[in-house]
Amino acid sequence: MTSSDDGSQTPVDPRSDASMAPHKKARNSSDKPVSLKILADYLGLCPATVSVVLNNVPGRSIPQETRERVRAAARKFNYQPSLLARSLRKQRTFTVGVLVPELSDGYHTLVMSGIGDHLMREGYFYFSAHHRHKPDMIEEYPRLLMGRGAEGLIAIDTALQHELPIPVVAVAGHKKIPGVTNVVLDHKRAAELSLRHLYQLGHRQVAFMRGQPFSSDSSDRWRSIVATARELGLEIRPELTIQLERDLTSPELGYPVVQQLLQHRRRFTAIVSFNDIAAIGAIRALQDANLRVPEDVSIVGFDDINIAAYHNPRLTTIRQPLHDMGETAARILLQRMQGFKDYPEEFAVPPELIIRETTAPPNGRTRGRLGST
Amino acid sequence: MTSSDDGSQTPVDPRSDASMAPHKKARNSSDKPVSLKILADYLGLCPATVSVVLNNVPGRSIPQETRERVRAAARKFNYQPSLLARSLRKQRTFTVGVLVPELSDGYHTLVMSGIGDHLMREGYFYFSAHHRHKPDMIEEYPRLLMGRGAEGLIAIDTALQHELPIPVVAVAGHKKIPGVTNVVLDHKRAAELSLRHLYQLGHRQVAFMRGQPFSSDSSDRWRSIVATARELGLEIRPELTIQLERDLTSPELGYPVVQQLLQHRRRFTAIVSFNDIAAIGAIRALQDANLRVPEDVSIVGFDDINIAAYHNPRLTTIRQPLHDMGETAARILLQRMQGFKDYPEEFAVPPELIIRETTAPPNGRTRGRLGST
DNA sequence: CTTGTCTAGACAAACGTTTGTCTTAGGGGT
DNA sequence: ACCCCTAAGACAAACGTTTGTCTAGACAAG
Repeated sequence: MTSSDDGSQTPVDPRSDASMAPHKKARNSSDKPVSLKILADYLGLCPATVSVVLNNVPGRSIPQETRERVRAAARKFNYQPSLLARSLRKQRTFTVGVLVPELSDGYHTLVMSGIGDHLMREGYFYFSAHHRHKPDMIEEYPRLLMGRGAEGLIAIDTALQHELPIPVVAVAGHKKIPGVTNVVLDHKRAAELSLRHLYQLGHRQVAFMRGQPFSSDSSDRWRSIVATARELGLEIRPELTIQLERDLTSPELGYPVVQQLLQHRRRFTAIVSFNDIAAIGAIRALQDANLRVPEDVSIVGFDDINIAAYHNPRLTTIRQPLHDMGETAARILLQRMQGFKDYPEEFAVPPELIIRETTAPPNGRTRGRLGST
Repeated sequence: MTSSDDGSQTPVDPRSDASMAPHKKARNSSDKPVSLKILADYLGLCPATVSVVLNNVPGRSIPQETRERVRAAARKFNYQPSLLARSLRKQRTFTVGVLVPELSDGYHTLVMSGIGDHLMREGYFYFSAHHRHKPDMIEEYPRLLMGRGAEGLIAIDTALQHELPIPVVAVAGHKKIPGVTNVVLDHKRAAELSLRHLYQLGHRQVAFMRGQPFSSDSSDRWRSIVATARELGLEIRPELTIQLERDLTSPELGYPVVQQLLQHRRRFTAIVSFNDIAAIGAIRALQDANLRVPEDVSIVGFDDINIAAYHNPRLTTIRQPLHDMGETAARILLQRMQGFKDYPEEFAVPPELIIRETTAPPNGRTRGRLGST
C-alpha cells in the first residue's frame, strides 16, 4: 500500500504530484479525472461543501475565503464534474435522442443542423441514431435512448408506432400519435404554390411523382396535390403518375421512373417532382431522351437543397425551411420537457416557391413535341 | 412469500397496479421507469440477485426456477436498466463523442454515416457536436464530451490543438498530435490520379484551386499537387492559382474565384478543383462566361459527392471513400479504447479516379479559344 | 453427533454527485 | 453565567447499478 504516497491517513495531496510532473500539461498521474472527493480531501473539506461552492447553491453560508480556495483548487486540477453522476442524482440528463433514417442525406442533415444549433445553444447534448427505415430499429432505439437517459426524442421522417413515456416531437411525421407533436410543412400551401405556378405558365398536361411509401411526407403531400389540382381544374391522370419506390438518396432515384413515364408516349409538358434529388435524375432522363428542360418539359422540384441553385439548368423548386423546422422541433421539445403542457399537436411551417430555370411556358402551344395520343 | 403477492407487510406490488390499469399499455402508474430495486421488492429478492440473473453473471449459483421468475418479471414490467447508473458503477459508458464542423455538409455527413454504422453495430452510442470552426468551441467541446462520459473522440476535419486524456481519431486532420490517430486520404496518390489524367489528355496550362485555410485537407493536398506537378513537369503558375476563402457548403464557393481567374485573361485549359461543390460553382462561372465544359475547359472535382454523377455535365472527380473512412476511424477508435496500444499514427486510404464528362483533350491544340498572352 | 461442503441468496460497498439535516463553536445579549 | 443565535461545514442518504464477501441452511460424509 505504500508506494507513491505513504502519507498514511493524511489527505494532503489529491492524486500525488501534478506538481511533480510539470511537463505533463494538466494531466494527473493516474489518468482518471479528478473527482469531488479528491478535491475535498485536498482542501480538507468534505465533498458536499465543495459541491455547494462550485454550484453556487443559494442559502448556504460559506465564507468568501473558502470559496476562493475551492475554486482555485478546481481550476488547478482542472476539475470537470461527472455529468453521469450528476444526472443520476438529479434525475436530469440534459440529453435528448434524435432518430433519423439516414445520416448522409441532405434533407435529414439540414433538419439535424437546426436541431443541433438549438440544443447546443441551450446546453443540451443529443444521441443520434439512424435506422434506415428498418421497423425493428425504429421500435428498439427509443427504448435504448431512454435507457441512456434521453429526456425527449425528436424523430425525423420516422414512422413511430406508438406512444412513448417521454415527450416526442416528429419532423415530417405523418401519423397522429398521442404525445407526439408534429412539425410539418404546410403541404397544402406547397401544392398551391407549385401547381398554380405551372398552371399560370399554361401547363395543363402535368405528370406527378409520388414519394416512397416509407417517406413520411409522401401521403400528406399527395393528398394536397390532389386537392389543389381539383381546385385548379387540373387533371391527374394515372398514366402520368409515377411512383418512387427505392430507398436512395442520389438522383438515380428519379431516373428510371421518368424513363418509364416516357415509354408511355403520353403527352405531358411538366413534371411535379417529389424532391430535388429526384428532379435532377428526372432531368437527366429527359435529356437522355433528347428532351430539353424547360423548353420541352418543365419541372418543379421540392426542398431547395444546396445544389438546386447550381444545377444546370437551375432548379425551380419549393423551398422547405428545413433548418428552421429542426430548430422549431428542438424548441418545442425543450418546452415540453420543461413541463409545458399546452403544446400544439401540429405545427406547420410555410413553404416558398423559388422560380429558377426549369419552368417555362409549354411549347405545346406552338408545336407539339411530345406524345402521340 | 406466498402467492403472487399479499406477502404480509411487504413489498408486494412494484409500483402498485400495472394490472389495475390494463388499458395503459406497459406504463407503470408513476411515469418513472421501473428500477432493479422495485423489481427485487416485487420478487422478494435483493437487487443484487436480480442484477446477477439479468446479466448472466458466471460463477453464481441461482436455481433455474428463480432465474425464470426474474426474467419473467423483467419482461412484465418492461424493465430497462439505467445505462447511467451502470456506467457510473462500471466506469464504462460505451459512448464516444464526434466533433464535426458542420452537420449539413455532404462531406462530413458521409463520414458520419460510416462512423454511425460501425458504432451502432458495436453497441456504442455517440454524442455529436458541431463547432463551425470556432476555436473556442473546438477547445471546449472535448472537455464537455468527456464530462459526459465519452470514452473516445472522433474529430472530423477539426483542428484540435492539443493532446487529450482519451483516445482520439481524426479524420482529415492535418496536425500530428500525440495520441491522435489520423485517418487521411492518400493525397499523393490523389494528386497523381488527377494530374496524370489531365496530363495524358494533353493539358499543360492547368489552373489550381486551393482549399480554405481552415479546412484540414487543404495544405496536405496542396503539397501533394505541387510535388506531383513537378514530377510531371507541369508548371504551377501563381496567376493560375486560386484560393478558396469562404466558409460555404454550396457551389457559390467556387463561383467568384473562377470569375476572378477569368479576368486575368491568362490562358488555361483545365482546372483542378478543391472539391465537387466548388467545381460545380466553377462550371457555372465558366458557362456564364460563355466557355464550354469540357470543350474549352476541363475540370476535375474531388470527393465524388452524390450529385457528381448527375450534374450536367457529369463530373470527373477523385472519389474519396468517405463512408469507409468513417468506419475505419470508428474501428480504430474502438480498438484503442479496448486498450490496444500498437495503433498506427496515420492510416491512409486510397482515392479513385472517376472519369465522366468534364474532362476532355484541350481544344488548344487546334484552336486557341481563350487567353491573350 | 460433528464437521465440512455446497447452494441460494443477502449484505455492503462503491461509482460521483446533490441536498436536507445536524453538529460544533463562537459570539452577542441579558 | 446563561441562553440563544448564527456561521461554517460535517454527515448521511439518495440516485440505480455491479460485484466481492458473507451467512444461513441443507445435506452428506465421517
